[in-house]
Amino acid sequence: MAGTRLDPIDRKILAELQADGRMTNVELAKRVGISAPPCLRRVRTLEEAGYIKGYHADVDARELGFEVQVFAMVGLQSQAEADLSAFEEQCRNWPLVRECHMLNGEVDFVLKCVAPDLSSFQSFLTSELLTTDNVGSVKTSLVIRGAKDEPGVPFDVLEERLSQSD
Amino acid sequence: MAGTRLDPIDRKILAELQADGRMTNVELAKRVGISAPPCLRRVRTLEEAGYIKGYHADVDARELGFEVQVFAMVGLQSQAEADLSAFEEQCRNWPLVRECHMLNGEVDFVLKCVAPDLSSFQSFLTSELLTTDNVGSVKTSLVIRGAKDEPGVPFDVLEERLSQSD
DNA sequence: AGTGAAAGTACAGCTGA
DNA sequence: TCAGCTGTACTTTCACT
Repeated sequence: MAGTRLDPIDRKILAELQADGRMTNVELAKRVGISAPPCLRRVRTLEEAGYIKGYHADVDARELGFEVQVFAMVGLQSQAEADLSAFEEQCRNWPLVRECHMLNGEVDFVLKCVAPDLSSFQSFLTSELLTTDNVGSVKTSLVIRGAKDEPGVPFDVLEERLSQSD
Repeated sequence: MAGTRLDPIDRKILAELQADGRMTNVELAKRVGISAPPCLRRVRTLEEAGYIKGYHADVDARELGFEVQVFAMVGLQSQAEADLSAFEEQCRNWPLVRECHMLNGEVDFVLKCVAPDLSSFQSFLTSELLTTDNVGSVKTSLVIRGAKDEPGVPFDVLEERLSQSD
């Protein structure tokens, strides 16, 4: 099972840094119950092993003038691998598209988009997304309000599972 | 317009910290072109003003044993405000639900969920989500693969808009 | 600029295969 | 015995006034 290579201290480090990524190393060390140098070594190891992919400030999109958030469900005409990849590459080049996930089921992709206002999203939709080769159907849904937006994974669920598999 | 109270240096700070939230203050100061002390003051101000809501390590869910990511589209039977709020509160209490957004259109909510494997998601779906009061329809879509997953907002779009509104 | 704290390094001791 | 991890001591760099 994945995650087995990590001991409880490593998992605690990840949980703490997920909750506060700018915590100092000494504070982190205190919380996980070891001294600072080995704690720092563990963090570096976790970074190099890819368990930590990066650190990001969580900025307030609305305050910065991105008032609109939209989910777009996209269906393609051809689902050949080359066409799927081409669409994914296109998404990476659209700054308003923040996330793009390929799905099973009726729809091929879900896109999470941000935009300064409705009209700028509409112009993205009509003159970019809908005019892209191979794009069949697009259904968009405005986010009325956000109810929950937690980053990463629930470490308490992970600990629960690991303690059961003893 | 929102974002106007920030000068170009503030926006640069936000962009840099969004890209690397664990950067030291001196490195940040160097990149935005001012000396360290005023840079730190700006960061504190941005934090207190809510432009920066937090800092998070971006952990690899798969490596940690969360192999499955699912989008769930949820329709409620009653859309009265009290019922909407009750469902949102329920979502906050489900650790597998990482995001919950209220949408316009046919569907009331989109949920982004993670789970260790398909069977644990199924048991969440059937014994938690589907048995919740007032939940009408639920359509789930497995994420086959992720194509893009960028945090936050596109600062280049913001700069473009601001330079046009001169 | 200056002080106090944290990051990072070197080395020695402990622990378990 | 040896590998791996830990903690102490020390230097450099950073945070903060």
